[in-house]
Amino acid sequence: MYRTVQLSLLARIRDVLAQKYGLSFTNLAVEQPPSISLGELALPVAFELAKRLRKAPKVIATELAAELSATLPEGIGSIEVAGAGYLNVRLERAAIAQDIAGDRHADIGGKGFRLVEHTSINPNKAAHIGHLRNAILGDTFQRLLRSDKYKSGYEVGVQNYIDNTGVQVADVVVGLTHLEAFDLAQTRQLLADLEEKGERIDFYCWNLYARVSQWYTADADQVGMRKQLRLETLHAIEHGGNETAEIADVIATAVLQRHLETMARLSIEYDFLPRESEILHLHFWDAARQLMTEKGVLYLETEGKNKGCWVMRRAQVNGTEANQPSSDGPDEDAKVIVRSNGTVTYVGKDIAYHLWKFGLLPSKDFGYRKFWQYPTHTCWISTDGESDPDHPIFGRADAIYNVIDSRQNDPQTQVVQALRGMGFTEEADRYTHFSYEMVALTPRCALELGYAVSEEDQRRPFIEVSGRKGFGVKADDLLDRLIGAARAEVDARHPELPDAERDTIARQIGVGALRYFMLRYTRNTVIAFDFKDALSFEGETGPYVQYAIVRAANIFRKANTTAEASLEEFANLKLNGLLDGEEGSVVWETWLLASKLTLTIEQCIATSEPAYLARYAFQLAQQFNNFYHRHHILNETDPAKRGLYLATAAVAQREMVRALGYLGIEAPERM
RNA sequence: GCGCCUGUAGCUCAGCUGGAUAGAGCAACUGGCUUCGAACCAGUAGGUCGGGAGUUCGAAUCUCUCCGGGCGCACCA
Repeated sequence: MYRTVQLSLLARIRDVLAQKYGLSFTNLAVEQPPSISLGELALPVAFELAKRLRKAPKVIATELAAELSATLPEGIGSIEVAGAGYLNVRLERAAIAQDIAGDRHADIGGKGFRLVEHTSINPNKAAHIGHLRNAILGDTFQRLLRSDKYKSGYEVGVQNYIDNTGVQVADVVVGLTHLEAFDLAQTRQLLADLEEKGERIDFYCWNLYARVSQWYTADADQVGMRKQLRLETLHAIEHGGNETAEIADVIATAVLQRHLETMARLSIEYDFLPRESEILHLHFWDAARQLMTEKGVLYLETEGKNKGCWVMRRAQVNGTEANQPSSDGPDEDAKVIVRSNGTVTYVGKDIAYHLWKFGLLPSKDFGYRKFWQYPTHTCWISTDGESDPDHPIFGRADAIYNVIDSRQNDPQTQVVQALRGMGFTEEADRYTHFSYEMVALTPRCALELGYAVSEEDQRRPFIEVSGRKGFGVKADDLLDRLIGAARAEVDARHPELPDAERDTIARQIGVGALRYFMLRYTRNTVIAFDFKDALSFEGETGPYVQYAIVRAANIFRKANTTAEASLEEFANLKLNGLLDGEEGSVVWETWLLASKLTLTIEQCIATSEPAYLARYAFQLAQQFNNFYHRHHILNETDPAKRGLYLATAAVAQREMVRALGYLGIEAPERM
């Protein structure tokens, strides 16, 4: 509702500015005064105008206030001049409260298909906390975009790209075939044995991957041979149609299934899993290469260090004519796309894949088959075999978001530059590298886990996790610890509840703590992971918000009513100034904050920053807790006050539940 | 060497397109449970926003410069 008021106020201001001064602004600032006693909205527009009109801000503000006050937009009580020239706006609190109670709010959404790619873990080891940050960011953002009961939203597809033919998978295959001397049948047996023992293949691979990585360089005489073996294994996997490739497929698929299970514990689901094997076998690159050559961004280098390679010119950062061939000598800064041996680089394959995402390779598409069934929808996977005719369409995105960590800034930029160079400027503009910083471990955390930490590393603020060293915290282990800690707390507080219910509550709290922890930091902050912080259920955490919701629920239960009924009664309530003055302001501030969900979601989408919503949920819970302690609802004897307070709890609860919902966090019944 | 990110309270972080007195959480201290459940609330203390210069009516926010940290810069993926 706050956004609705903002928009109508801005429209009115624009009219006045155009009529009175003949001025038009594209961006007009609206803010909130430092104290609610000054009003609900503030416009610093008079400062902006002072220079252009050669008048003092206060004079302009006075003129504008007079003009605006003649016909005030609906819901606005008064506009006055304050400070050095602010226009402060006071709302008609009772009227706006009725709008909020009636759940009137601005809509969010638009046309076009938006493709969100996240998770994309190499299917050769267990997911760790860094992958969790990626998946939680991507999943939350996807929820903000998607259409639902609250907003029109956008049409959204969620992809999880699977690099099933890369070196990381090859490493694990080398481990199986050479360290363990397994063939395909024995690999299958391994999976069956692990299953029998209730052990996880991704955990097994976590250790094997670390072992192989050490093994390559363990013996100085053997390094060359072992590296050669690794390369041959990679090529066999890429090529396909041999036993090595089949072992890779068996392992990668089993690990992928484990990843989907892990993410499902966190309510993270996918629509489509495009795999690199299909990008190779269906020859996406050939079509991309033809297009790039036609558009003139790809050319054969004939001299210099890149002689014999097909290269792409790098655009100058601020150069106006980036793609003009220089007259003297080869462009040594050009990016190699096709090696002199004819194979394609990573960036080349990525360009092809992104051309497909935007529907720019009309002759190419994946085959699709069903892979995984969620309660409400199917997750599809790519295939080079027969395609299921019922498959949805993914490769026609109007806008894309790639949740990829900031270490891949350069290659991501190169893909965008390739699109731009080919003249696909609209696509390039709608390509968002949803970049985020890594999750590292504090030295203390590393020591606690039993890793050897060098003197030098102990002095650093954080240590990067490393799959090759097997150094990190596995996603499932962390989640198990969180749920275990929550379970102990629930057991102590609710011994009367049945086991299954306590399990559910503990899971909701554990997941809430984890998702909130990953979302509370803005994207380009490195998270230095520590169990002490992550396992906290107090202060700025998910459980804090959940607890506030439970409190509200307890009130309705004890009052023998519901939130919905309280809001219906509120519609006929005479407030008589109960929201005004010193006493009413705490209550009113709760309403005002509760009305800002749409505004917050808009900000999150515009800036690709889910952390704002996490912060909002916390602030609202904090505001509600403050209200809760000041006004004892059940003891309130004045019927008007009681009605107002019940409605306040209802509105706060409704918006907290919604905000948590977008964060992928459930609200328990009790906790 | 080049590029991107970053430096705000003892610690961990917010601070929206420059706007009124720089805010949270944790830690510390003081108070509040015969309770709408304290996974909470109220209060105290704690900051020359890395240093300097500039633009502006106004700068934590924009520009320049210096200092300190992080991450990238392969015919790897």
